[in-house]
Amino acid sequence: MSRGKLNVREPLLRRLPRYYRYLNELKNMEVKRTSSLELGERMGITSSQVRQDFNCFGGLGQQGIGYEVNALLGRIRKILGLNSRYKVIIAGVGNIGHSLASYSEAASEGFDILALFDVNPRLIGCSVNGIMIYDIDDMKEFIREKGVEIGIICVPKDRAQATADIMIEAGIKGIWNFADVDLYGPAEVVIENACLNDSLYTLTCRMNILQCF
Amino acid sequence: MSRGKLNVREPLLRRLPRYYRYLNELKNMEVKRTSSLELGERMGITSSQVRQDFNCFGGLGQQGIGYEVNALLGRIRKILGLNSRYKVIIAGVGNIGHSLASYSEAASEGFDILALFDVNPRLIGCSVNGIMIYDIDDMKEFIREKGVEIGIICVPKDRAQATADIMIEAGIKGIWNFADVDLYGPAEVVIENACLNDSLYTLTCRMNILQCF
DNA sequence: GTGCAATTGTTAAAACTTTAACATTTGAAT
DNA sequence: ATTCAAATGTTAAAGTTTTAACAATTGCAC
Repeated sequence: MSRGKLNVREPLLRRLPRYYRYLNELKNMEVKRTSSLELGERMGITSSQVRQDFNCFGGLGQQGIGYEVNALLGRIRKILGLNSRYKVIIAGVGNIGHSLASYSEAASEGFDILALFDVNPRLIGCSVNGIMIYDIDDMKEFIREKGVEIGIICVPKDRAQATADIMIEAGIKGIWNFADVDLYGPAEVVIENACLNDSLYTLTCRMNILQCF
Repeated sequence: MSRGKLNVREPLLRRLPRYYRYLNELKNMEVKRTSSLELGERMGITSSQVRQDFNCFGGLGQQGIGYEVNALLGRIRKILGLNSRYKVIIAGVGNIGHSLASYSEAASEGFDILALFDVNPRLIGCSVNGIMIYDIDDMKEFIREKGVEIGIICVPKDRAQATADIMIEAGIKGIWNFADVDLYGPAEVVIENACLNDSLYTLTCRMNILQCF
């Protein structure tokens, strides 16, 4: 039964992974059932918001009772797309690329990092965490052949858009970008800019404002 | 002349680092002057929003002319708190902690990473990128003595809040958290949760929704 | 089995954010 | 000198998001 395009707006989209985390926490505490009030209090949001949010997906709870942790978790897991496995590659084996490749929990969460790519001839042929590093010139073909879905961009910012363009041409579905620029692509390719500097500057900005600008 | 607390709301706060980036780009292209229209087009927002945003800081442009790139950049730099230097430490020398310590651009941007801390006896005494790793039990005293302002949390999630609490007790001003949990503290301590998983799940969620849920 | 407390789904109001509109200012062309 | 085009600052409208309110539903106590 195929329904229309889900209307998940930006603020809700940012809350969804948090719901997922807090529900996992409850699950680990072996809590079977929760309420919009409890969940909201834990997360620092109103119960109204929790109910409103869950209603976007069409009533995940039961009136008078609350929400079943497991069922809700499963539902949100699915909405987040975490029921599928993803074929992933990383472009750029600098600090951050290396670090993401070493993050071995990734696979257990459904993200299979198939290969790393770099321009540096000294790196090509080596491996990180058991994952081979290939010449970035071979990336396009690799994506096509293996049907890679997610590309992680960890190249220097002046190479980032070009790298993204290659991924897009090769038919990638999503790009997770760690370079210090915004990347652009066609609407059917999802791009998430995870610019770490922006996050840090947000911190200093708030520190600065607190000291009564 | 001390003014009242600047009213920078969340959406603007998230745009500020982007303005900073795009203005730096213009500066590097040796563009001397820009307009809300040009800047907005580059950033994919309306000129109205650009003007509205800058007006929060009291008119950074000149009517009929536009905005001087250098002056505007300097002003935003200051608002972001990037005119100060910051004493920084990193707790947890795993993948991400290691990677952030190796990011040598940090120092040139005003962030001096003074020390790393970990529980692992094998790591204590080693150094990364010239920065020593100390026993995490010594962290509190270190923060107090050196007047550390920013703490970066890269410890496992089940240790994250405890680590934050120690930092807060020691008088830290801001916490940049990479652990997979939200951290909480008193209002006067700024906490920025840079949960990478959340960002990734946002990506998969959008990929999932595009495929007509 | 009735009433009560708990809790959702849903509707309405309030708050916030973005966009549009326009008066005002500036510099350049004639 | 006047006019015009290009811009900002600012006010108002539109749109979005959050919060509040409440009817409907459930389970439990009596």
